[in-house]
Order: sequence, then structure tokens, then C-alpha cells
Amino acid sequence: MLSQGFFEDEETCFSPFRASMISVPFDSNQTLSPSQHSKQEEDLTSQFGASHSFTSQSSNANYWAWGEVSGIISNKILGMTRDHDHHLGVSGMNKMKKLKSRRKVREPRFCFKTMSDVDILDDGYKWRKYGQKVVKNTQHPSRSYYRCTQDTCRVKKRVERLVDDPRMVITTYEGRHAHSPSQNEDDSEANSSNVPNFFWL
DNA sequence: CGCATTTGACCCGCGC
DNA sequence: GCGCGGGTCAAATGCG
Repeated sequence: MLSQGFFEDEETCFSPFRASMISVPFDSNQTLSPSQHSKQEEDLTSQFGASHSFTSQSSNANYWAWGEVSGIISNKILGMTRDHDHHLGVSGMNKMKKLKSRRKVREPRFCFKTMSDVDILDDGYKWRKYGQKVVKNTQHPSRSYYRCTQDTCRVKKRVERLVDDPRMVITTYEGRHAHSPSQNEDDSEANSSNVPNFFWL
């Protein structure tokens, strides 16, 4: 089962983006009301400044995906496979400061809203948790921050539960993987398998 | 023992 | 200028 979304505009052009939620136990009988949906979309839009969004709903799973292109992100940035942040993630505050002062551009981000009991969706990549924050005004504990374990890859994701509907998990991906999902494992067979992939051409 | 997670501290941007 | 909140670091801890 594969759901597919396209995301492009005059400045940026993402390749067809494919999302497969095969490993997530979705409840196909539950749906959000349109109002909930649009409210959430609105929230995310305001939060991330999305200029475009799309939604996608598969036949046997309830999830929506938002694609976001902030106005600041140029096709140059998207096309250059993230040269500008090759020093992201290196240790030491000094470098951190340099990075931050330099960092005017945001990575392309995608948000997924999934109805799932598990926080960690198996998207085929390996993630290492590097932080957690308590979200204000929430009874639900926190927002978790993950980085792709591939050391050449700086893709990050953020996972949090919806305040008004704890069944929903919001996963925000930031950046684009520069490798295949299975690269950090024994990759050989995985490429042709049904391992879901995000942002991977 | 090596790697992943936890968690408190820290930095920085932003709004007031 | 100050305080708050989001995001990240890194030491401590846990786990296989």
C-alpha cells in the first residue's frame, strides 16, 4: 500500500514523495472530522509558515501529510544537497554558534499526522534521539527530537502527540536524506523491498 | 564495551 | 533589555 503526494511550486520542486505507513497499526475506522483536520492544518501552517500544503489519505490508513516550502527556501538550497550544513551536528558550542549565525535558511520540512499508538514510525531510516522537550500547556509529555544515524546525513525529525487528540502523532521531517533508507544496514536486498522511503530519489 | 537514550543545562531568536 | 520557549548539546545512565 502506497500513498503518494506531489509537491512542487515555481521555486522548488520535490520529486514525487512517497510515503508508506505499512508498519503502523492504523485504525481505519477512525477519522478526524473535517473541522479537526482543517484546524490542524491551520495550526501547522501557521507554525511552519507553509506556503503550500497537500493532504493525502490512503484507503486503509488515516494519515495526512503536509509538504512545506517556506518562502526562504530557494531552489538553490534544495538542489544543493545541503552543502550549507555539512558542519551541522559537529560537537562543540563554538561550531554551534557559527552554525546558528550562518543558518538563515530552513530545511524543507514535511509534516505527517498519523493515527497511531506508537510514536516512532518505521520509515526505514535509523534515528537517534538527541533531545526531548516538554511542550507547554500539554498534559502529554513531550516532543522528541531525532537525527538520522547516518553520519553524512543531517536529516532530523520531530515527533509529538497532538494536544487535543493524543491518538494522533505529528512527525516532522526536516531536510532530505542523502542516502537510501537501508544504507546503514545490510542494504543489498532492501532497496527492492517494500521499505518505505521518504525524500529518497 | 559500545551504542542509544535520558535529562538538565545552555544558546538563541523573538515578542513584549 | 528581559523573559520565555524552542532547539540542541553532552554527561550520565541504561541496555544488549
